[in-house]
Amino acid sequence: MARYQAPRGTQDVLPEDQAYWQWVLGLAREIAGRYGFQPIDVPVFEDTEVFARGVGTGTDIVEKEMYTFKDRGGRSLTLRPEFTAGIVRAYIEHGMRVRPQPVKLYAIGPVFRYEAPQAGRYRQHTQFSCECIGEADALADFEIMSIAWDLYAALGFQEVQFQLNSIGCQHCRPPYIRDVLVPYLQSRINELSKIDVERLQKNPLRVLDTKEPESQPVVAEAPPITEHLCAECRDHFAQLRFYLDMLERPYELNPRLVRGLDYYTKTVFEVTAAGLGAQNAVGGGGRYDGLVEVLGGPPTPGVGFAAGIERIVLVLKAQGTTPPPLPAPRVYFVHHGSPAKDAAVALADQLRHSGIGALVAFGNRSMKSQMRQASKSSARYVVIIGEEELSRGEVQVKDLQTGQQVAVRQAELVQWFQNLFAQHPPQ
RNA sequence: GCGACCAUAGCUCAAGGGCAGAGCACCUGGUUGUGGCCCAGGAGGCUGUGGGUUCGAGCCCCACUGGUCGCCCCA
Repeated sequence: MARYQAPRGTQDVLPEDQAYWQWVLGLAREIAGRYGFQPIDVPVFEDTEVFARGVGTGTDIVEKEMYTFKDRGGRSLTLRPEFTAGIVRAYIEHGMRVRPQPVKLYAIGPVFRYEAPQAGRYRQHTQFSCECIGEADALADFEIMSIAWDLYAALGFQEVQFQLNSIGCQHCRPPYIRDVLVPYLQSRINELSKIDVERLQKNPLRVLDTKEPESQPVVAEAPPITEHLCAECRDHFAQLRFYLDMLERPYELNPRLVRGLDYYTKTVFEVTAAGLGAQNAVGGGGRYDGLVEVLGGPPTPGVGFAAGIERIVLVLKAQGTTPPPLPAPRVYFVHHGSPAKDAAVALADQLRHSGIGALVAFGNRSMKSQMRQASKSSARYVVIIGEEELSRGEVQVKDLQTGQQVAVRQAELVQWFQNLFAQHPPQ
């Protein structure tokens, strides 16, 4: 048993899994780029206040999931539990409101939440996060959702489901909660589970997406917020749905979808996929028109979404989807005798500097041993050099797949492989 | 934070309270300089950690740590 292990809830992504990651991240960058989103990197930790205020003090994240620590200067810092707050902080700090609006940004990197690990849930996971800041148009909401859509489609996801809701704004949500939802829930409080009675006190909206079986009948008949939106929110929601319908992006209206972050306004959505177990969300997001102001900027609308890369990879594996292989050397040098080894080293050097990956057998093991290594490597072609080849200025090139072997002039080897690979690109 | 199950070689798993093993993977060899299949050999373990019961514990008991899966919540 290894003495040291990766900390609880963290994991190593081993070379054999990297093809999945490179594929997903490459597609994410490419798709975000098509919508005009630019990459940004923000610190892995921020002033604790950025998240406490930005994510919201009533949220699970802030209440019990943050990795908070004091540095040697006594500052309270927190490992980012999500990207949005940090990106908005950067938007404000760098005066991005003077840039052409909206500012479209995306980030990829680790985020941290102190939770009990579970299938698809880790203390460190990787998010792809897109933020469109400075635009109130429902078209921005559509573009954000569309990026998510395009990504999952490009990955060949079979059973994706978009759940959509609008939770109103600071004008229509409080009256709804105060005058409609709470009175209704109070009227049937004896039918609610214990947890939901508590929730009713702390955060009534969250009762709506409860999974408590006993509370279901009450929640199912609850007056949906979407029927109590103000005119602006109603129009915005209708406009977003118009775009989704026009471009045939299937989604399901879920009047009980409420997300756990305080900053959401109007649009909220969550994407789920099959093959994940209990934690089946592969992405989610929404509009956050109040967030920039909360973090000290001018009133500025914004909308964004985040996808969890680990969960995406889990779905790909559950579906049996294999990513395109990573490039790997296709040539392996086998040698016999010290001068031949030197020649192999020099020839491999030439190949590599011509853009062709090459491996050279280490040590001076038997050719059988070297050949075994070659066949276990990524290489399909073995270049064999011994005394005979050396004296003739040649090498033998063996195709491991067909078993065929031909002599090639050493001086022509680079050109020979270039021709071969031009006709037979990898995979 | 709560609950359930689990922990033996790199991986997948055996071992009725009495000598810790197999398959796969890894390394070496099977006569002159050629892989896969096959054969032989090798290496690899304080049985997660610490206590307890017992003449004797991988096995029974307790605690801890970690893993897995749920609850909560989320990506």
